[in-house]
Amino acid sequence: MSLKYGILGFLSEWPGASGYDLKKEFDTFMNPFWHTHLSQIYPELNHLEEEGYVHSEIIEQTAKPDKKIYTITEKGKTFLRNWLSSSPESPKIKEAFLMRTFFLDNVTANEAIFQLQLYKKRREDRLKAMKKTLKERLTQIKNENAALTPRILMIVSVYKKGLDEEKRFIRWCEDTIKLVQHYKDLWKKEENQEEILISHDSLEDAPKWFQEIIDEIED
Amino acid sequence: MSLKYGILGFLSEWPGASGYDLKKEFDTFMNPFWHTHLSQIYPELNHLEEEGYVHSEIIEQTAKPDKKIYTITEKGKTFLRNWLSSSPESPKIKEAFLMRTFFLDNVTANEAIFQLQLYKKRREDRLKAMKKTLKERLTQIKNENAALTPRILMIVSVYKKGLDEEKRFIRWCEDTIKLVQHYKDLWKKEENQEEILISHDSLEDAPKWFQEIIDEIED
DNA sequence: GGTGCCATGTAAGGGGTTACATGATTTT
DNA sequence: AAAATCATGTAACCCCTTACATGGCACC
Repeated sequence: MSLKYGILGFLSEWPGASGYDLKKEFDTFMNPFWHTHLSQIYPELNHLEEEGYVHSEIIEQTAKPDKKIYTITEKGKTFLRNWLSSSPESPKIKEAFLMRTFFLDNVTANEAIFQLQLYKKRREDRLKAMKKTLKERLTQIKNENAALTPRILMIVSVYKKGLDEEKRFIRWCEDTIKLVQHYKDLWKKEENQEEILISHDSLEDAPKWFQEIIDEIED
Repeated sequence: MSLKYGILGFLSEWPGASGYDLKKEFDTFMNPFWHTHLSQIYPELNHLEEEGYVHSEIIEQTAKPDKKIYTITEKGKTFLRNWLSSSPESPKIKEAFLMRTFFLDNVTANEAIFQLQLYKKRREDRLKAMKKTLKERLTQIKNENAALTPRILMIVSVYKKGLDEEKRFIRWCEDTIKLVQHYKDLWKKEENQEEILISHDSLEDAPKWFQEIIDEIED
């Protein structure tokens, strides 16, 4: 479970954040690579306090509900660093779009294309939001202190990966749409349909990337 | 929840698979984009049968435990197609490597580099396994029937994405290692250290991709 | 007058992981 | 002799999501 480390990570750079503040960070800044809910954050903060990794303080506010702000302790910092230095497990991937695509031969070619366009749209939305968040945050950081820090390096590096991934996903959708369009007739199960063989010569007019993968199995 | 659709998807192309068979498919063929456990598959199959989406048959075996094989029903096929045609939700990403990297400013530069090398190694292992699985599966498909089908298009497309993602991840690790190496001194908190400003001119010798992102915030 | 923001939580239920249980055969 | 494969499950636990609960203030 990584949520607790995410919370400790944020508190390591922002002492005095509330659960509500953290949720906003998860929804914006950390959105490209992690997500969670308030109903998970509040119990987790209580748990972290029980363990002595954070300590809290209640801030009374007028015209707003009171809030509980958290600060990371030395014990918490050590706990976070130990996690960051521990052996990482191999990623456990669950990519719903890819699983769907994997079985898109079960619907018509037109429906498959329509779905791929929807996947593309979702990713475009993500890319746009990511660009906006990064620009806002970097501008803010620069205005506060224009010196380069390890923190900034890590932020830019991770966002570089996130932005790149969305761009790649969009391009993959486009490529796959083209592929389905090109081989649309394969979805029609007609009797007197000519078969296309899986061979270098038969796939001359297929997209290049498709040819390359097929070529790999021919020795 | 997508597991049930994954199971139905496999059964749509492989009638007569057991829970144990399905697990092997999840561990190999579907590994690049989904994973699960036997203790989740067995109850799910029972549940799918209760709903009438699959039906089972017990096969008695000698020298091996008896097995229960499943076939998808018409109702199950419709259920799968409806899911494939439904509006996809925006992806809920949880990328542990990226979350770790995001907070790697909390450990030393050397430790950060060491971690990034581990992430890279994990991804190289995945890439290798993926290549092997794809080659084996395509060769097998080709030997059974060398005609191109929508199923093959979808398999190749999804694997193209998976392979690409691993390659990209490996390159991103390399790029980030170089970045940390280049700015190693920033991790040392010395008093008389010269500050590097976040500006186009100060980052002349930074990696190009890093410059490009920083340039975006300068108007 | 309704929606949204601020702020903290509980409760219920579903999803997912690890451990436990069994036991014969095959491979190392 | 030990480990892996085949094969199906249950149980306990943790993680995660959705819904419920409360209530004042600001904005449209």
